Amino acid sequence: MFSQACKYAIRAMFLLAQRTEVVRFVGIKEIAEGLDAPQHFTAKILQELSKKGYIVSAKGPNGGFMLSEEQLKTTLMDIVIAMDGNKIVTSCCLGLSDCSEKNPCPVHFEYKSIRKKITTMLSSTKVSDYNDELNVSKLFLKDNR
Amino acid sequence: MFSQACKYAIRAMFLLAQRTEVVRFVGIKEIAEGLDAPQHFTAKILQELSKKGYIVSAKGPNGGFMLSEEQLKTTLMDIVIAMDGNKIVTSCCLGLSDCSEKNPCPVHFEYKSIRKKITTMLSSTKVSDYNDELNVSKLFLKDNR
DNA sequence: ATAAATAAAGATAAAAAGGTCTTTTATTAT
DNA sequence: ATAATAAAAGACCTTTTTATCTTTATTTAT
Repeated sequence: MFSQACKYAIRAMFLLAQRTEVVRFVGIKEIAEGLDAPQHFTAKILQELSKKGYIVSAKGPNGGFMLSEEQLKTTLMDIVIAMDGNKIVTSCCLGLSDCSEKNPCPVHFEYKSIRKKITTMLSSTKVSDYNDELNVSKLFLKDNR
Repeated sequence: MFSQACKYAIRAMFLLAQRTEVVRFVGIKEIAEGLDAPQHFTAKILQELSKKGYIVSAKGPNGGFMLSEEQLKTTLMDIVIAMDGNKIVTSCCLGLSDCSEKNPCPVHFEYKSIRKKITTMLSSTKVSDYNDELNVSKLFLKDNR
């Protein structure tokens, strides 16, 4: 469904939303650990999100990443589109590039309602929606090993 | 959602189901053309499906691929699992390997119902379900260019 | 000013997925 | 028997994705 980079991106955004409430900048090392994700790969992803304006970054001592008030309202859809493009919204699940109401693949109509559900979920979820549950460890951003 | 190989596999099964009603064996060349898919890549996929018992193949002149009566009842779920494994049924959409009711990722509960919808669709669709619509070109297995 | 901290950038590598090409094997029709 | 046909098998190549490593640029605290 999502690329690995996109999965890390979403998880990183949830983590930043949660931590931003408490501290100022969160370092890449701490983020990567919090997600159990490869540090440099995660760094590249955060760079991209930063360039696109979904997070704030700061170099130097006490630097790191954080979310502004505005950025806390970022939706999962924003992040998915930033990382994987809009194929989740548009593309045919059997790979036809011109699949549509008029030119449907066999599962077009079934899949349409599934896609609707997915996009609704992504658009209606903000990265800060689960701060509380994350704080009290009711929800997790990495495996419990 | 599905690998490219899986998409071709599903489309090939729909095509075989439709053609099997009329002729006996369908050659790989005709199949690849019918799907607008790379011939040798498609061949490899059909080999795999044949090994796993989802299609019948025959070498030599007039050889090719077809579906038996039993095989016409194959579901999309069978094919997806044969090609991509069962991750569509089990895996966490944020990539946690132990995501569960007790250890949920932030979107676990939302995604659960989406996954349910996907698996229901795949399990309830047989490869021969759309033979008629394919015959009269109400549904398509390749782009209309 | 200087040293330390930290993200940014870029080069490189490893793995997976997608795709092509050639050779082999089996079957059929003559 | 032989030649033609078609799938099976396997070697190989390309592209994309994932991941690592090193260097550079920026900021802060002293």
